[in-house]
Amino acid sequence: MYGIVDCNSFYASCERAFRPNLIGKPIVVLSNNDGCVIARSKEAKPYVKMGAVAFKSKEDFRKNGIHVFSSNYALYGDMSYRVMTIISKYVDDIEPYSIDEAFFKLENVTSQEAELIGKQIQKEVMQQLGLPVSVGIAASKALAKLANNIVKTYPEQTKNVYVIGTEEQRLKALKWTNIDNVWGIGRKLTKKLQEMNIKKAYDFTLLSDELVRRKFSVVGLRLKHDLEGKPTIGFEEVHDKYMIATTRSFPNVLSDLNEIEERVATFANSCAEKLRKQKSECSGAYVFLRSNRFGKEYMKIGAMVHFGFATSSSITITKGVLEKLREIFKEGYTYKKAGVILVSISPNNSHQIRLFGDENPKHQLLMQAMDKLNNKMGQGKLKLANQDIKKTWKMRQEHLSPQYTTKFSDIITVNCK
DNA sequence: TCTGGGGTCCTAGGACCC
DNA sequence: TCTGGGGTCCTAGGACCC
Repeated sequence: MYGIVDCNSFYASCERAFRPNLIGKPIVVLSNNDGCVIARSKEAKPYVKMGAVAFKSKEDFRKNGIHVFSSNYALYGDMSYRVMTIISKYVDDIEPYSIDEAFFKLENVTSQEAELIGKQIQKEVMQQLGLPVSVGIAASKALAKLANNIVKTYPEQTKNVYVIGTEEQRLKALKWTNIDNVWGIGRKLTKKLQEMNIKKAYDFTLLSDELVRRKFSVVGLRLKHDLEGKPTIGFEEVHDKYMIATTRSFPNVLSDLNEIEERVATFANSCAEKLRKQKSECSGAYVFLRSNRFGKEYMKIGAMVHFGFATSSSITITKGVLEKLREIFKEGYTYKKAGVILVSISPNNSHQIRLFGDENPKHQLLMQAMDKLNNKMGQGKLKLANQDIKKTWKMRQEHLSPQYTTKFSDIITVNCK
């Protein structure tokens, strides 16, 4: 059987885990730069929409006594790791799917046994980490997601765990689920399906394979089979990333090439660090600039860089990306966002040697030394000179909580009287 | 003043090979 | 007048997920 564990209002729950005085209170967590709402506790949902723009919602927050947090990825990442570790103890295989979700596999179990395992996971995550989770279990991943939706809708009745164990339960669940709530059916497909008078997940499974294949490609067909209880959407091995990106909006717009170069150099360097961390190399990168998405004249420019060989050197990557940036840069515009995306990624242990012009082998040693120092002394201690060493760019983070679990100076103090 | 970031998979079409 | 068949690789764009 396949299952999925999904943390409820994950970011908000992480904040609350260390602030028990906020139990039962409405909480929202904001995106980078305190831009918009990206997580809401159950109590906040009636008052704040997902994606609400923070600066326009200040009054709503105040009126409804909502506690606001800037996003604290150090905390969420560490809590996520702890959740995954607990799940791994109970299951035969685990596939972390996102920061707050993981699929798992159970071999040779009855639905009763599966339900019991689900309950144990739920209980231990709550006990150890103070995070509420919902568990859905069924014969396929798409059905497990469906079971998970049922839990989220009826947390009391299901006691946070639901198993679709019988054919009867499967049909009931499919008839209950609106088509737009099916995993893999987004806005566009919902519209297309509704025009075909498909309203429930069940209706979708009644279509013929040929029709689904023709109109929705193999992706749709796989989904259909999964919903029929024939597991078709595979269990993914954990693999290296095929794409690594660092992209940011600027707190204010920039128009000066020098300033933008500094930002882009920093993004390229950050990408290269992530690349080395997963022991990979890349042979290309994409660099882009965008004006304000909400402005009058929205414009974006971008281009691909080819390094000519696979590399993980911050120096090579940054240099290539900056050269391309200067090529495509257009004077006279104001830019709001920039980014670097590494592509053509391959493992560094299968490095293809070039007949002509491979990278200077000294780079590798230099990068190793740089990573080692930064790991020990703190991120960004050692930088490339094209990154600004005086000015430290700061995101707007007016409501940031401490790094309770990853920073010695932020560990909470408990007073025992 | 202020509007997020990071991923995956698939398809179509062009350029090229023999 | 007529113009084959079987491939690969790459890119751009679209859809989806969290």
